Amino acid sequence: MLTTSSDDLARLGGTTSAQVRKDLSFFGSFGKRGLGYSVPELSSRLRDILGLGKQWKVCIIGVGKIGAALASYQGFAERGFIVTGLYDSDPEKVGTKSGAVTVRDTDELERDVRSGKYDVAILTVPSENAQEIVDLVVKGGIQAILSFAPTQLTVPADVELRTVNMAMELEALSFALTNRTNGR
Amino acid sequence: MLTTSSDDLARLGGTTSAQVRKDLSFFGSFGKRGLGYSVPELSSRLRDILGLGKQWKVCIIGVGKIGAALASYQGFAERGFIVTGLYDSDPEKVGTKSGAVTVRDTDELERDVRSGKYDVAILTVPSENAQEIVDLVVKGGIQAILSFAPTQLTVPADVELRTVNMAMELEALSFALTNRTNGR
DNA sequence: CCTAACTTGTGAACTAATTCACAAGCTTCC
DNA sequence: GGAAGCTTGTGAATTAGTTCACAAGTTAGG
Repeated sequence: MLTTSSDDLARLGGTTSAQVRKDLSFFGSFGKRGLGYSVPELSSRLRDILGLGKQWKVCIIGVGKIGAALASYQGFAERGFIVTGLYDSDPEKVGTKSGAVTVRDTDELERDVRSGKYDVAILTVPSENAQEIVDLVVKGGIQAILSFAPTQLTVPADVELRTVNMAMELEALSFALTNRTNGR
Repeated sequence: MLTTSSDDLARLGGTTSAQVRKDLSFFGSFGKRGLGYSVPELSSRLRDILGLGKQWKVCIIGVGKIGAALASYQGFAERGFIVTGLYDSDPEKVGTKSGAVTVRDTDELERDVRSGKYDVAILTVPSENAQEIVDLVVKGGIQAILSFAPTQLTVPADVELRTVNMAMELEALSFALTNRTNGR
């Protein structure tokens, strides 16, 4: 039978075997002592835990460079995130197509969210406009937001917000480069 | 005099005032009791600490959708990251221009890094090729790597590696959506 | 069946991070 | 100049997270 051990997983994930076991044990105990974890079972259990079998309706708000790149990103579909809407406030962009999806006007966004078209909103708008868009989709009843705007956003507790902050990564790199002990 | 308090900063940053003070105190004590922090001084000190006044020579490796979007990202220059090189292994792309920068062949990468052309490498290649490119630029003597490949990478301790992992963000979102207590 | 070799799951020990709470210092105002 | 009102900086207390270490369970081989 195909199995793997917490030690294998730790090496792959860049962590320790104790960490792997503690983390997994949070969701139950699906390993076998002396043997390890059944790969198919572990895989299936993790899929269930992460909800990767489900499908989520997603809109991307802001069809700039990053928004456009994301619109064709395969990783979304692979994880059940189906991009069914694109929005932009620029009249030049409204009506154009990206893949099979037509760009709609941001004016229609709140109504569309309210009508249940989307579970998740992906934000690729300038920082200045980010909070107002957030308020809009929250008002419409969105469940989760993934933001790429490098700014602190506020949402009610029942809305899941995650931020990918490139600017912060760059500043962390800059800090590390500036303060490295060895001069290489 | 224009000042701000740890309490203000905490509210802006979504944290607590004690946290702000502890963090800042790590680098010295540049606030005034009873008054707070001088905004210009704090700003300048943070710029110094983060090394935002310095300049870093950067190459982007992998000119796909994300790589191309990043090539024209303003945030790099704002933080002193000057993109002076683009690389791709696809002969179709080699020789084309993105902005003022011409795409070069990945074959030339190690040599170019070795010659001191770059301090930082930004990786936007498929996961399968990520580690081999990492090994290449490390061999050439790169100082830091920012990777967008959703895979665990290994570098020597003296190379700074940061990873932006979109796939992980999506899985975290999926998990949160699946396991949310309130059904909305 | 028994021993040797593994590996999990998990309390206990330890380490790291956050929060508390307050003395000390600065400013303002009377 | 003295009292009142702020706010920092930081030890101490608390909370969170990681690692240790080992009993208990499993497999393999004689």
